[in-house]
Amino acid sequence: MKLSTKGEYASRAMLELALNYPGELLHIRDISSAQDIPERFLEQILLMLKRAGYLRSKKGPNGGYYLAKDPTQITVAEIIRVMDGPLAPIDCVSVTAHEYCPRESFCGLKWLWKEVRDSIAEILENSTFADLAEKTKSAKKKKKRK
Amino acid sequence: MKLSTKGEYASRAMLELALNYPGELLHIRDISSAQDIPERFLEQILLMLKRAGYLRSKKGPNGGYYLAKDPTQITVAEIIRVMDGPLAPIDCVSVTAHEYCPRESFCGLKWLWKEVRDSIAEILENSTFADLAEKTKSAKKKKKRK
DNA sequence: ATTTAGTCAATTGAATTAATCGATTATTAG
DNA sequence: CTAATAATCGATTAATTCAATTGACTAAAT
Repeated sequence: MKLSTKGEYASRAMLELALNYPGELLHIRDISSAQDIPERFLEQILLMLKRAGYLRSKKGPNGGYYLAKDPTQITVAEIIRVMDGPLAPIDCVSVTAHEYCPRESFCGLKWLWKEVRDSIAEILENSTFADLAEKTKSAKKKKKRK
Repeated sequence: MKLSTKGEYASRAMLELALNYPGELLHIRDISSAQDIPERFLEQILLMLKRAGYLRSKKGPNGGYYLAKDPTQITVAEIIRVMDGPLAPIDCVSVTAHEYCPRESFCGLKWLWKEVRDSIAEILENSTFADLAEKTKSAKKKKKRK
């Protein structure tokens, strides 16, 4: 039940951009060092997110990336789907990309995986990057006070 | 957030054995054909489950596999952990195999993945193979009546 | 003794995932 | 106009996982 590295990096990168929102553009290098993500790998990830409509970018000096919409309007579920495909642990219970299975009508496991899928989706569809950014900020404050 | 093939096959094999419980031993070949799992691959999986204490076996003619304990005492969570390791989508929120992460104290994503882990664990730890076997049996009846 | 069926370790090829590389394009500052 | 900057793109490599195969071995029943 692992999240792919790509999915993890993408969500960390989006969080970094949300922390910076609204504000100046961030370079790939900045995000890479802030979140400790291999730079050339991050490059591909940001490009995917841009193509999917979640980021915009500007080339050249003072260039960089920024969120295409308000972080209150972007959920973690969307980002994970862009990077890793459906949230469902197995395809026969995917809502967005259901695949037929011959034992579907009597499989005793299907309900279980459906339940798992639904509970994952419930959580990730109700978590926006604005929520996460706020939590991060207050956690950082707490840490500083120590 | 995918389940590995191994984890899926293992849970299907355990269900097949639970459907047959209590009763005669099942051959690898029987489980393989009933659940449509490559035989030599299944062999490895059953061996892992045996070593982890969930199955017993008997060699020779009339040999085969059977559950080491009552299916009411075996949860899906345990089986998935044997095959795939921790349920957590990322290691920093794993309960059974926590790994330290330097950004742990302020990471805005940690809570989210923890919530996901907990909800997956909640479901899988409360699903026994006896539950699944019963559901399967009633679904098969329904199908037959059609 | 022979057949049956699980046990074990090692290897292979295919597929997927993760990461790297080199070259190109757009933009800005000097 | 040109040099520097930083995103873009396609291709390649490296690592890991998945699925299957192999061959030899052990235990039990007829």
